[in-house]
Amino acid sequence: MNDSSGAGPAPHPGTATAPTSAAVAQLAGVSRATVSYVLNGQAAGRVSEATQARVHAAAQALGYVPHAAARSLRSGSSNLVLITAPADTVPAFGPLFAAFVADFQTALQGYGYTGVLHGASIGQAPEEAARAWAALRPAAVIATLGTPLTERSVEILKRSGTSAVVSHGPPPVPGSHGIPLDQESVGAAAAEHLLAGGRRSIGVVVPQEHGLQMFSAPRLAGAEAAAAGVPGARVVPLELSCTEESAAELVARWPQLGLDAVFAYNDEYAMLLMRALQDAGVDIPGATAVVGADDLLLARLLRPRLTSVRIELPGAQEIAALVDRLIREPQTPPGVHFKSSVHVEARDSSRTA
Amino acid sequence: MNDSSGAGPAPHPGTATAPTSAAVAQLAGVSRATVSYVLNGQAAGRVSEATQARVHAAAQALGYVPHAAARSLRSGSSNLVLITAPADTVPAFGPLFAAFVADFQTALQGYGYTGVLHGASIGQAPEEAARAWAALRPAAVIATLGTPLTERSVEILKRSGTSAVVSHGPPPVPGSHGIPLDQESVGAAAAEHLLAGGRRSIGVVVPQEHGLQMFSAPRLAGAEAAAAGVPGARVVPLELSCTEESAAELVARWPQLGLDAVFAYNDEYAMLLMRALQDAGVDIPGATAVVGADDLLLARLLRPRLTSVRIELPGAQEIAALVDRLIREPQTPPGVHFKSSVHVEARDSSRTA
DNA sequence: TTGAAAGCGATACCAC
DNA sequence: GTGGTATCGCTTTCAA
Repeated sequence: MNDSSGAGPAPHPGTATAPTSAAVAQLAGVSRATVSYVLNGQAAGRVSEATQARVHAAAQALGYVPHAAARSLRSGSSNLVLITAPADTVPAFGPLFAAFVADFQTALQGYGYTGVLHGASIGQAPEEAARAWAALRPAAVIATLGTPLTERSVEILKRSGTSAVVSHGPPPVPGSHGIPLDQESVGAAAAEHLLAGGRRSIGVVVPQEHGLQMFSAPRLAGAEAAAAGVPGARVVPLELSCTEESAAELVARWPQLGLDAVFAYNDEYAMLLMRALQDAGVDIPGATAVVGADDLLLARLLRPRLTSVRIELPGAQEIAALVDRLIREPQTPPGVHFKSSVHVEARDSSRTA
Repeated sequence: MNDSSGAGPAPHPGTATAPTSAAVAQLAGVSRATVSYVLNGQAAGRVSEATQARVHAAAQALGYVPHAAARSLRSGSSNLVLITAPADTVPAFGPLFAAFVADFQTALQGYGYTGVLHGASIGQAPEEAARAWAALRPAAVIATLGTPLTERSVEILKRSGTSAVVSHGPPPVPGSHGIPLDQESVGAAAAEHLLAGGRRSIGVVVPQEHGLQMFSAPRLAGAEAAAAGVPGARVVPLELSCTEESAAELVARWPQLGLDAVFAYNDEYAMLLMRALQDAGVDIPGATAVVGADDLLLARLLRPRLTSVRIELPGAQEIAALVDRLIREPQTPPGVHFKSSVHVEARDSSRTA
């Protein structure tokens, strides 16, 4: 039972006996308090240099790793930052999101936080997911990609001590902070570009992939709003799945749709649609102009080169800085932070005749 | 100080006072022990139905969420499963990896674990990263995408109680379990396919992107091994970055390379290279056959359609089942699990004349 | 300069 | 059927 009564370290490396600060203290011949001071840099002027060296040596020898749970239990706050995303939509997002997560985690680490990505499982109620997050007592939760987030979710998190809840994308739920992704502007920019080129019948691709509605709907709305200001302009929603069959089906109806332009949601859908259109003999951009979004390398590799709407997102560094501020000053009133701006990278696929 | 002395819940929702099991007990008029039994389903035959109902009601009213850190401190084991990946390479991986993570997290949840993705920051020493993971006392660590993992890292994790360390991709470090991704086979399959088509001078793209060497090296080695068995066959490594400039530079040297085939690492590099080759007037597959890998939708959208090597990976479900077994039976001797198989999806880009 | 000891929140043994 | 209570590993105040 008393496995900590023996002074020796585990004889067989690999034995699952996590060394505690008590073990370090014993090996160094000091008290646990001293170990804590030394290992947390609070030893200045309290513990002698010689003792500090002994403690460090003992910790090293034992391979001591502090127990994050115990630490945060005692200190009352964790350094965990949860980045949440609806599990089913993560794969549908491209390298942009992956890069964001990677950069964000790195930036958070610079502030002393541990950022982890926690996918909300399919079919899980928002509140259920919120409880799972709250159980970890994170310092902050960043809900990306339209993570289902209700007012009740935010309350659960806040009540369990999460100081910052930031939603990245959809309009912020009351009580949470928001970082807009400005989907309307993307649709609007695409439509405006096409309208400026003289196009009047604009199809807007609405991906049928689960979880993308949260992004496609505002993009469509933005395009519709832009078209509303131009006499004779119309916008037609086009349902499309990410398969060749779906694209072929859509293109089969192309003549009767009477479109002279299409905003294809993003570069990947644009590629899919362009291929189907070209296979059907539709001239791009002559008969139909095509615009994508995200401005991936892909866009420049297509022929004709793909016009693409690029979103200038707030960088991971800036969001990390915001999160740090929100954690240290929890009184900061919830609101919307940053502005994102959009640029249209005009290329051949939407060239005016 | 005594914030738990009052029986009433926090008057202002949003006040950061996490309700504890003591608060639930007080509201329900029972002891903390009873609360624990009821909320963990250990109440069968111990606590009356009426009491259970009162406890549940109280927990509901307070929005009580158990403190995972306290629980795992007491129980000695957490239900956390860490999925690690080198932060700088995550964006370079496509939807396949994102889908794996999403599925894996969902599968883990089915076993009662909380799976989170934890990117190892750039420039962090393997042991430093291992200590950060160990601090969380995870039940298991899945090191994906060639996460730097040393024997010492594994020891750190094992000593701090992690029962399973699984490396997903590179050959397993002693003490850890391995799930092969079989990169050699991918390169070998591509080369064999090209050799069977009569090609003899095979270029193999080696991406210069940081972190991809761990995958490109064995793919190259596999191709070289396959070529070694065929008289007159040769393999030429081709360094390439994921930019148009780099591709143009490579293609400028194409004539003097004298290649009649190229294995382009994956579909995305293949697209980049094919575009550059076509722009330079190189006939595909006439002059040069091209083979990609991953068999993305992309491959079918290119013209000529891209031949692609598809890897049948062990599914997220199966790996989750393995992890669960390893956690419950930590004595399972480390070894290599599953086999991956490769298929060549032959299309126009490598058609024999 | 160092150590003893009180708790953070949850669990489970053992007594009532 | 229920309730005290010791305990997990760590931090930090206070005393020596």
